[in-house]
Amino acid sequence: MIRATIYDVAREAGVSIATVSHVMNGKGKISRERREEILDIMQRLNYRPNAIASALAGKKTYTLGLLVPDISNPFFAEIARSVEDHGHQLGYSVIICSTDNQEEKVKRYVSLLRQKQVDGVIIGTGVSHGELLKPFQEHSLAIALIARDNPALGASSVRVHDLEGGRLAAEYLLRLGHRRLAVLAEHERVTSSNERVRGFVEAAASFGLGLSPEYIAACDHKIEDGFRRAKVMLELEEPPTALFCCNDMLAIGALQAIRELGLRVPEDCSVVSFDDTILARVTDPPLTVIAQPMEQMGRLAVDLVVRNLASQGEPVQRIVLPPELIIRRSTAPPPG
Amino acid sequence: MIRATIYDVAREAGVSIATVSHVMNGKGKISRERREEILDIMQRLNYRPNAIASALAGKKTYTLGLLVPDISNPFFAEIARSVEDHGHQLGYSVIICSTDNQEEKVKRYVSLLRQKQVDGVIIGTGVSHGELLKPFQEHSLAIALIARDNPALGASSVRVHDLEGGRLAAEYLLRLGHRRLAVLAEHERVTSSNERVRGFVEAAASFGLGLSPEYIAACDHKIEDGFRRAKVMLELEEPPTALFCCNDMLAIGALQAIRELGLRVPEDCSVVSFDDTILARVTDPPLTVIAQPMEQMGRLAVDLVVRNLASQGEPVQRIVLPPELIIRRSTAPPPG
DNA sequence: CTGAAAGCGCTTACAG
DNA sequence: CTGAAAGCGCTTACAG
Repeated sequence: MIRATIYDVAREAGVSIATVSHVMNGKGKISRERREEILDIMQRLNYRPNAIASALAGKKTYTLGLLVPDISNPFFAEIARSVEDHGHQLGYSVIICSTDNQEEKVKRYVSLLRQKQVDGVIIGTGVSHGELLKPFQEHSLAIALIARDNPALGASSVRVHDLEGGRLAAEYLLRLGHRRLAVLAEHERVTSSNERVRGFVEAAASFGLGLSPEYIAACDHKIEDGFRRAKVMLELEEPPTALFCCNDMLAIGALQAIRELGLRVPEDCSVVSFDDTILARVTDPPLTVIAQPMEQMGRLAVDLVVRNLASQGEPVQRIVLPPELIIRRSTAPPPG
Repeated sequence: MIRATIYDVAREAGVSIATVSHVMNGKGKISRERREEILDIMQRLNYRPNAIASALAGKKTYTLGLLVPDISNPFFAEIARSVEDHGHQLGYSVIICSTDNQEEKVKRYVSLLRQKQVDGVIIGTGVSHGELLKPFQEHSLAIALIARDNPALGASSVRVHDLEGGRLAAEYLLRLGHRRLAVLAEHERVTSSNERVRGFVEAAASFGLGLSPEYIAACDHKIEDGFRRAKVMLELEEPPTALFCCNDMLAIGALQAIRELGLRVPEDCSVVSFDDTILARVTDPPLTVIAQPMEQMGRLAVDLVVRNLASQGEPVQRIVLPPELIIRRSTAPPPG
């Protein structure tokens, strides 16, 4: 069975395709009866306009690209769900692009998205140098960064206030009475992680507490790495009584390390995580965490590209959302 | 900056656009020098063929739809990653469609994918009646079911051997010495869950063990629901010494219930889960699980649609993969 | 080996 | 209020 086209509808209605197009797009003035008749016929023929043709003829593709490091990472999976939902609501579909933060893959996807003529791109993947995004900006494609920012890119962005998040974590732990703090950070080229650490260290400092370097470890984004680095710290002469972890994966590694050493969470060592993906709610104990508003971030990122796309002159907006401390059961006053 | 088109390349090379098209597609015989010259020019102009135009002119869109209940569910996020990777390798991009298993959303997405002229669709969402897929089949769109099957649909599929998985779980628990078994199932319209339960019950039966109905609970796909139902069972006169849970979410709920009652896993009660998403590895203790080969399933599903799409006459294939028992630390012999 | 031309299914000035 | 026509950027017989 071959699909009905605009020609079929026009023929059936005894009008020109221009008229059919007009009723579809609500353009021009069409007499009420004609419109309804045409609508009827479209229904009857089960007509659906070919989006490819209409894109080529000057309309948009109503497709967005979503670049993330890895869609199977719960953080980005949750972001993706929000982007998808909100995009869909506005009429856009989204193409997923997992880059593993590899420049090569980013390049391929960027080129692909350009060929597919997507209307906009939401970028959650690490982009070291702006070069990679050039192709988008050259063709004035709407872009928005999510969960990261880079003023040099001159792009709109939405992220959580990482510095503030780090600060919240430190202040909470200090308030509980902890004085021997440590942090599991991500790789030092991840700016969001750097900010979190900085916020944490600053808050400690303003409390008169310094963190010597061996209490700050740069980890890969892996449970095992969090495990290893946490273990090393806990075996120091003066082990920390609380660990601040820059994401849920690392926190899980930390949890496992603490347990492996025969210690209890939170009695012997507290853990504060960052993100609040589903992972933070399934561990034992569930993790006290600095939460990112993932749903909201996804929604706002979509708004940013779509608005940017509607009016080219839209000023660059850099939205920073407040993080939230969610106290669960991985934190308590220090032992003794 | 406006993008270069095939006309620009042709003009620059002093040839017709047909020739340029031919070198792009490796069609016809073009003299070696001409080809190279044209390739050079394309490079120089940073030319990228417009995929929209080429799709309209008779080629494919090289886009696949992926219908799942929820991309933020780790199981489907992992499937999606595999589908994306393998699709991308074959030149396809994938549009995510989270349906929440709601007929209304399925309909909308089906219509959308049709309009966007995707080449094929991979379906991991529950589809009660085949009606919803009609639009695809009528237009002989390639489809493949993933993690579910429905012979009535006449579509290719790839899934794990659920029955066998249930059996594996039961046999393992029986071998450990358990005799009081219980299961947390999904909603009874989920056929894969039904199969798992059936395999489990059959294996128990062939061991001379019957499971009375109060030891089988149908749950929603939620941690809280697993928690509630598990708790009820554990408070029965004769509480089970082992729980078989039809997915990782339910198993996590079970873990929490057991703990809440002051019991230990696995000393007082064993738990066997199903799926083996990342969740199974972050709980304490990590879950013994019947694993689905998600990576492989995603890859095969892509192969199925792409092959189906290459040659219309391709016979329907229903691939059933073996499940694997992965023993971690949530299981042990029964107490006493 | 290469090109002229028709066509894919729409949209959009423009004319009436 | 409605239609003829050009055009979007490609591909593909077909002719030479």
